[in-house]
Amino acid sequence: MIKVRFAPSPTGPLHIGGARSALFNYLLARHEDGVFIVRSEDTDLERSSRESEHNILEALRWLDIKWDEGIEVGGENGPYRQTERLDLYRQYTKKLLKSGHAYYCYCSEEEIEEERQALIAKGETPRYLGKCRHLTEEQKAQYEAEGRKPVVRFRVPEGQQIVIHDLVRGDVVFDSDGIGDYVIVKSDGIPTYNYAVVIDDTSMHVTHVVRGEEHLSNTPRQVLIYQALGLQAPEFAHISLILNTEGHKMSKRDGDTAVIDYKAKGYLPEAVVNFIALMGWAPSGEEEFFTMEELEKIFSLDRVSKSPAVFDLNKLNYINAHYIKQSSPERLAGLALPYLREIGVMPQGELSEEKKAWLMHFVQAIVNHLSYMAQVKDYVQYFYGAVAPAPEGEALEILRGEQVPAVLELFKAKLQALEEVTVGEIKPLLKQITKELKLGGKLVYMPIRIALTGQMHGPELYDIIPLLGRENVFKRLEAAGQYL
RNA sequence: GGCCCGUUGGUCAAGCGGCUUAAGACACCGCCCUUUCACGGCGGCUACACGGGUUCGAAUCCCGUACGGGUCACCA
Repeated sequence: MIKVRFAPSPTGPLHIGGARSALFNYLLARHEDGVFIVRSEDTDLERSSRESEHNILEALRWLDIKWDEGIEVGGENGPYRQTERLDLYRQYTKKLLKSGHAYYCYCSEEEIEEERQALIAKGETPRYLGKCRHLTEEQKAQYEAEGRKPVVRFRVPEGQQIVIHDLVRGDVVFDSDGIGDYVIVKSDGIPTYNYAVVIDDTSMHVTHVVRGEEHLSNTPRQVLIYQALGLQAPEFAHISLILNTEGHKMSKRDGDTAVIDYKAKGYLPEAVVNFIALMGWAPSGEEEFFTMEELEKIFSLDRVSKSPAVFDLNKLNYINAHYIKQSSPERLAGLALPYLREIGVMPQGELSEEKKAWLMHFVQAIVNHLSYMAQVKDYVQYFYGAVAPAPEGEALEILRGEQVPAVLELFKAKLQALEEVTVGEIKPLLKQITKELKLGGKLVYMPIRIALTGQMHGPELYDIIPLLGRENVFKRLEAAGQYL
């Protein structure tokens, strides 16, 4: 049975790239009927926080990525936070030290930096050359007396080829001579990533490590530790990076990179999942809309792409718009509500039946215009309030047409006579005007539209009128009088 | 700089030696639908980075070059 994991470092929100790693792991586990673990790699004490961890977990839940084992849900291989597994790492460190695969290093930052610069100057790979490999007990005692706190370094074997059988890239070969002895335990006793990840994956019985390509160069370091410990390394699959429009790895400077940013703008979780699934993975057929259940059925690593993908907001918008159109009016109303409250169009607390009805009609009137839900804020001006934006340019010209006063008069009179202002009543009413005045549709509809909204484009007039309500329509018509 | 990975249209991508005068989608452009815009429908534009091989035959295999990216931390 396969076992995979997503192991974020809780130093910030869940980013798109991380979400994709989580998704691919989740899908692989579901597809293979395996187990998906989520654990927290919080060994960076400075930058890690419980708040970030919580936010990441919330983002995963929002996306409907569920884990079988791990943080908050428990399991037999816990705890699932690295800072709570320090004893375990210590045991392995003892073994490594004893077998000579690791050693204490007392070098100062300055000494290491000096070595680094010297190697760069010679055109070689900067790395630690093993100065402290053969310290005598006396030398160690000397350093200790100076108050130096040692780190533990892994002794990298010389002249060894390390072959990674990567499930998406094929065999990737590294030479151990390009890797210096690296730190596995920091001077404060906390293990580094490259070390802790090995101990965790092995003790949690992880069979497949699916992660971002930025980890590919780290993999030989990890494989070396598996070897030193006499352990079987898991299978690896390094998925390509997600790039920004400039072709660089997406970073905070590129605007919205966190999953939560998209939630805040009113993107639907199933759209985000569908979109990120299509970045770096392709289905075999031509269908491109997939529910999570469908993805679970068809996902496989052999259709994962080797080359990086550029994040395309247009495509996300397109996919999101698709899911918005598929959503029930009730759901859309619920999604729109927070944005309307934000701008004071809807009250806090329970809504009256009248408001609920208005809301439902509102979202249905604009559903085809939305790429993401926050855009409802741009549309309220059409349907709400006594004041319309002032007409400009061509719109103003049209409003000054000679037939306009008569059209607006008749419209007003007919609206006045109406018992109830509904879509069903407005449609024939408008048609009636063109007949009675013997005017082409455009000469009737356009001036009314501009008088009511100030603009030449927008949602259907027969939605605008009932949503505005008779009173607001009259007020807007009156205000429009000044432009005639 | 060393090491590693990658390179099909503006973007995501199919293709895994002949079925390819290279799918599909987004974007863009045009037409239709619509008494506006949008939605929807139809059509169009645009690509195998370059140079050598291998082969009867290469987008597909090999080598080199160029370009892009990743990594070389007591960050993950």
